[in-house]
Amino acid sequence: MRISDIIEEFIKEMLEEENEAIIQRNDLANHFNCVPSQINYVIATRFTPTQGYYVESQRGGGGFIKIERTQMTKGNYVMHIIKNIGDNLTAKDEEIIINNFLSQGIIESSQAKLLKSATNDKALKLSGDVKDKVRASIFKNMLLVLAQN
Amino acid sequence: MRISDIIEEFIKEMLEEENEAIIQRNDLANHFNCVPSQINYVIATRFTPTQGYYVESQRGGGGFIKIERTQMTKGNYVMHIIKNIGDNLTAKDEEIIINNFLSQGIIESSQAKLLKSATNDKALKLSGDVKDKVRASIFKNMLLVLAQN
DNA sequence: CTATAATAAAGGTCAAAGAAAGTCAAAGTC
DNA sequence: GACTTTGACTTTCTTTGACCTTTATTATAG
Repeated sequence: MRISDIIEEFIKEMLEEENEAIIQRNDLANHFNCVPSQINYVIATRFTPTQGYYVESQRGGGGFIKIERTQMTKGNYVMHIIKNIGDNLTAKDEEIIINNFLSQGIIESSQAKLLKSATNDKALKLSGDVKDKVRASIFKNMLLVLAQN
Repeated sequence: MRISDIIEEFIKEMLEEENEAIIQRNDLANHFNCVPSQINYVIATRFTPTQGYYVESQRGGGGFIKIERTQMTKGNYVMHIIKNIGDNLTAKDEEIIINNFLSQGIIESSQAKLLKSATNDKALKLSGDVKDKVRASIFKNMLLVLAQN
C-alpha cells in the first residue's frame, strides 16, 4: 500500500471522530517516516474542495494544517453546473445561472446578491477577456462553497 | 498552543468583563514567562484598529498599556473597514478582517467562507500585483452587500 | 523650599534566530 | 504516461534579546 493512501486513511479516521482534523505537518511526516511535502501531496490530491473538504493552514511557530469535512447538501446539481462552466463566463450567462438557482430554491436571495457582488463588472476591473476568465473561476469557487455547508 | 495565542486569549477574557483592559507589560510577561516584547507582538498582531481595538500606553513609573474595544454598529463598522481598505489587499490581511468579523458576530461562518472562496489565490488566477488589486475591489463590493442587512 | 540633575521604572523598536508550512521540479514506480 | 516520492529552496509567523525613549521619583544645589 502506498504511503499516501495510509496518510489519507489516517486523516479520514481522524475526521470520523471530529468534524475537523488539525495536524502538524512535520509531526505527521515524522510519524509516517516520509518527507513533509508528502503531506501536501496527500492533501492536494485527496482533500480538495470538490471532494468535500476545506483546508486551512498557518505557518511559523506553532503552525498547523486544519482539514474540515464539508457536506454536500445541494448534491449533484450544483456540481454538475460547476463542471459545465468552462474557463470563461460572461455576466449575462452568470445571471441566467443565478436566476435559475433562485427559482429552484437552491440558493437564497442574499446569497445571490453576494455571488453577483463578487463578479459584477464593477468588482472585476479587468479587460474583457481576462474578466470572463476570472469571473468563471470565482463563480465556480463560490458555488463549490454553496454546494456544501 | 502558541504563547501568543494564550496571551491573546487572556486579554480577550479581560475584555469580556470590562470594556477596557489595563495591563502592566512586565508583569504580564512575567506571568506568562516570556520576554516583554512578546506582549507588543501580540498587541501588534491581534489588537489592531482594523480588528476593532484601540490601544494607549504610558511609559515610566506606573506605566501601563490600555486596550479598548471599539464599539460600533454593524453597518458602521463594516463601512469603516471598507474605507480603510486601499486599492490593494493581500489574502492575509483579508483573512484577518474576516476572522474579526466572525469573532465579533458581524458575519456568519457560511458568509465567511463565501468571502474567502471568492477571493482566495486559487479563485484569482492573476499575477501578484493585479491579484491584490482585484481582491480589494471584490472584497469591498461584497462587504457593501453585507453591510446592508 | 524650589529648581534641577540623577536615577529608576516603565514601555517601544527592531532585527536576528527559530519554527512551521508551501512550492516546484526531478527522480522513481507501476 | 500518470501518479507518487523526495528534497532543496522559499515564505510566513513567532520568539527572543539587545538597545532606545519616555516618564516618574528621588537626590542635590542654591
